[in-house]
Amino acid sequence: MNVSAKPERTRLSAEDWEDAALRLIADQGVGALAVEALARQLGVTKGSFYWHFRTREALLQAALERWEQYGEREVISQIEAMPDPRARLPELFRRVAHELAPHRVYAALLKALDHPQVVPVMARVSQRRMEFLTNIYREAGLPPEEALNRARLTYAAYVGFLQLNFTLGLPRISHDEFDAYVEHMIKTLTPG
Amino acid sequence: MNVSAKPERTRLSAEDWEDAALRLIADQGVGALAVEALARQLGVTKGSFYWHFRTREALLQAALERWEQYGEREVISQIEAMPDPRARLPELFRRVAHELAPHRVYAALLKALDHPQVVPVMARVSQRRMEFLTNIYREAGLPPEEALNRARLTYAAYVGFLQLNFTLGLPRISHDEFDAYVEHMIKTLTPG
DNA sequence: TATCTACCATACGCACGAGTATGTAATCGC
DNA sequence: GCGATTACATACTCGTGCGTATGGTAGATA
Repeated sequence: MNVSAKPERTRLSAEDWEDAALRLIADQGVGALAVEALARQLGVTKGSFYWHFRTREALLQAALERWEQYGEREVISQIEAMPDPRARLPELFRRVAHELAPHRVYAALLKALDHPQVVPVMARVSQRRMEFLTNIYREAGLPPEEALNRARLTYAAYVGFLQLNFTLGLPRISHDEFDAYVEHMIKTLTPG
Repeated sequence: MNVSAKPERTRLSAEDWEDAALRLIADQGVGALAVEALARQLGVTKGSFYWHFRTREALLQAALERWEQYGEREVISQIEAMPDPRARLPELFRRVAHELAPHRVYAALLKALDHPQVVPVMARVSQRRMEFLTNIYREAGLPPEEALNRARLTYAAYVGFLQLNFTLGLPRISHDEFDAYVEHMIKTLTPG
């Protein structure tokens, strides 16, 4: 990912456009993704865009696939590297709870599931994450059937939390209250 | 709500437009709500629409408020009428799990949270439901703080489930598997 | 240094959906 | 049964955002 801001005045690549698109999506949602708006934000005009992409749809597709590939590899590998399986779940919970930034794109895509292009991407990403969760629960000692259901429940709670908090700003919750909520989640959803 | 289909050829009221709008939202999402499309579906033209409503925005607003008021009063009152507080939660879970139709509008609005008009409505509805859930948990014996957190968790799981299943079609789950999942939810989230 | 190509600007066309202007048929109060 | 109001049709305007056509410029290449 290109971390640089706007004041850079070199020439742009397709990846620059995709990154900018993802930033705009995270900030204002998929509906705000318009080529002229993006071009203004990058300090160029449409002429540039249509050299790199055939259509707006193509940009969205490329940006989504880039996001999907870039993924969350670090988190998964770091969690799986932990020696004690029982310790993985609390660590995972606390981690996603306190690193909300990486989830902003996912949250933005969640509230844009009426756009047909995002549905398959979200389906794949969510599926992979749920399989990862299922494995963790099995390694923590749950029988296969129960591990699967618990993973479904946990991931649904994650998705719902993003919607209720990020988007609806609900409930109005303080920092301490939030920590208490996370601990409650761990106590309720973690076996043993 | 007017249950009648299209072949009726009487004159329309504002409520008819609102009901049709809600049906269209449930079927194709908020983004598909266009006045000419709605008019076609009702067998009339735009001229009719702009007699009943000043703008498209006004129709959406009216439809949302209508949905909010119409609400889920029956479910809440029926549950609260149950004598044994401990029996309410399992009953509530099984009920919402097997009556998915009334949740279609809610699910459609969930994937349209990038439309500014739906956010406050969804915030109010979700807030009220969570307060209802919190009460149930308290009456089931949980201390206030824990009841609140458990309600947050449960409602987040509900919201996430709608997104993952209705919209993403994920996970591909059979009828029996689904029943098992519901029972797992009850066992995990119900105190005692 | 000539030119070639990648990158971008400018100026259009075009479709689509919201909203307006105005005429007309049906229905109600009396 | 007659004017007034309600409900709708028809035919426009207009803004917005996508895509296209075409010409320009800076850096690489030879």
